Amino acid sequence: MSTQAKPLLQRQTVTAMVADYIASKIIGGDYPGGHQIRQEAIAAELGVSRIPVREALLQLEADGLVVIRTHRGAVVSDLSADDAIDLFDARLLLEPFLVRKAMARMSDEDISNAGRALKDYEDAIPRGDPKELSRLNWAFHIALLSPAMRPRSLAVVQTLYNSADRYLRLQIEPIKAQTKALHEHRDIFEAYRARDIVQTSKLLKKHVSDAAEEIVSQLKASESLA
Amino acid sequence: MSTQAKPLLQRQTVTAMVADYIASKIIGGDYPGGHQIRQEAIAAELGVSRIPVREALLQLEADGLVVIRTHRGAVVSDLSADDAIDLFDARLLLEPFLVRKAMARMSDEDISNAGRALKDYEDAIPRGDPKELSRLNWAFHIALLSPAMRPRSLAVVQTLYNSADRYLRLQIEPIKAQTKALHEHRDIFEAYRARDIVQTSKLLKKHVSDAAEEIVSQLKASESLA
DNA sequence: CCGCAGCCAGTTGGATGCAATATATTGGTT
DNA sequence: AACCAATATATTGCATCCAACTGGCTGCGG
Repeated sequence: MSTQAKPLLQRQTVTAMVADYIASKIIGGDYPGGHQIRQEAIAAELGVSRIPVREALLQLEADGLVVIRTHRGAVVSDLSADDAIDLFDARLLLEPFLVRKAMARMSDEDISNAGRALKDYEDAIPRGDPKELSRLNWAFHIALLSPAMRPRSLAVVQTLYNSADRYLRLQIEPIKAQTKALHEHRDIFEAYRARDIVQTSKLLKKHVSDAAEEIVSQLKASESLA
Repeated sequence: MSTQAKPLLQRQTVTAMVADYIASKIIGGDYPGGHQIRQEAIAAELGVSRIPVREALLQLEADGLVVIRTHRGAVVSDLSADDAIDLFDARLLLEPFLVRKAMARMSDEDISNAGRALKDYEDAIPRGDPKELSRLNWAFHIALLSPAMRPRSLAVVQTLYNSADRYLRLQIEPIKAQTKALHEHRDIFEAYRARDIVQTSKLLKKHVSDAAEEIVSQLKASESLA
């Protein structure tokens, strides 16, 4: 039972699998910021050679999850409060812009897609799995922005999100934050469905801005005791 | 990313050298959009193995210069007019924002750095080397934005620039465009030195916007005869 | 003449082994 | 004890080799 476990429809490359594996470890908090990633260790852990591990790390570096220095290996990137401000300011420019572009050309199907994403998020809250919630939370954002048909900008926003999101999981009162996010999401979707561009843009901006403040204050707190 | 060839005393990795090599080929137009990049060919050409070539291609994919599809290899990414609009709209949001942040905290040294970058660009115009001009043109932009101390956003802007810049070299009247860019640069620097934030932001926006229009109209023209 | 199964060449994906570099350790000197 | 040099070890970087996949070609059958 070495290979061929699920030969049907599971046609992924090893590099991609390793990338997903490491990414989930980082995003899930198993590898904290500053953690040294040993190629050999990961390779042995997954029963593969170091080559796909190296290539996976290169992809993760592009996503901002790790930093690679020559002959010194990969380290899980650590976010300073300044970095967080940097990332979120960029998102605050791009996301409202994209949602406006999206709403200018969205179809009824796009709206129902967003509604479904919102519902998936709602339904997942009682289950309380932080990884799942984070994923669905972001899926809602993507659903809002996708109709803009701006793949490049969307990829940038995705990268910005990936670089900061995992720090939200360190929150003191995650359940409270999730329900707050849910209410904000509902309001945003309400305006979105009503095709009220100005209101949607404004609410989305505030939503992102709130998340920014939360992360930044957290990071500042943890930095002050270092 | 754009380190020049300094074969002496240069102790960088083979992967980085290969990445620079391929990037310059793409940016210089030697590999046009859609061109298939054969790992073996590059490897033989540079006398290295395919491993550093593959790793270089992964980095270039992150920069948006190539697209890699599983088991099909790397292709030089081709820009549609829509893609160009996408990329430039994002730059139009980020660059004015960054220049404002930069001016809010820049020192006199930062101003003189920008002045030097502008002068380097001016001095290079008579030599007429398009690659050199493009590099110095962008160096001026970077000099303007660097004082913002926003490394993440700046990296994003850099990527956006890399993805579209090479199409500027296809212009019909490149010399004319370069002198136009020079005058715009001078005006921008004038406002920058005077610490007139509103004016600098406005001029920079127009500068980027003009470049966008030029590229987009070019691309649309070449698309219409396809 | 067209369509499809199955082989064939070319290319990429991955494993193993060796070389180069950074970090840790040891031993000597002040 | 503190500091520095030389060595030892661990880790990354790269080359070579093998396996897996893609796309085209051939030939049989409809």
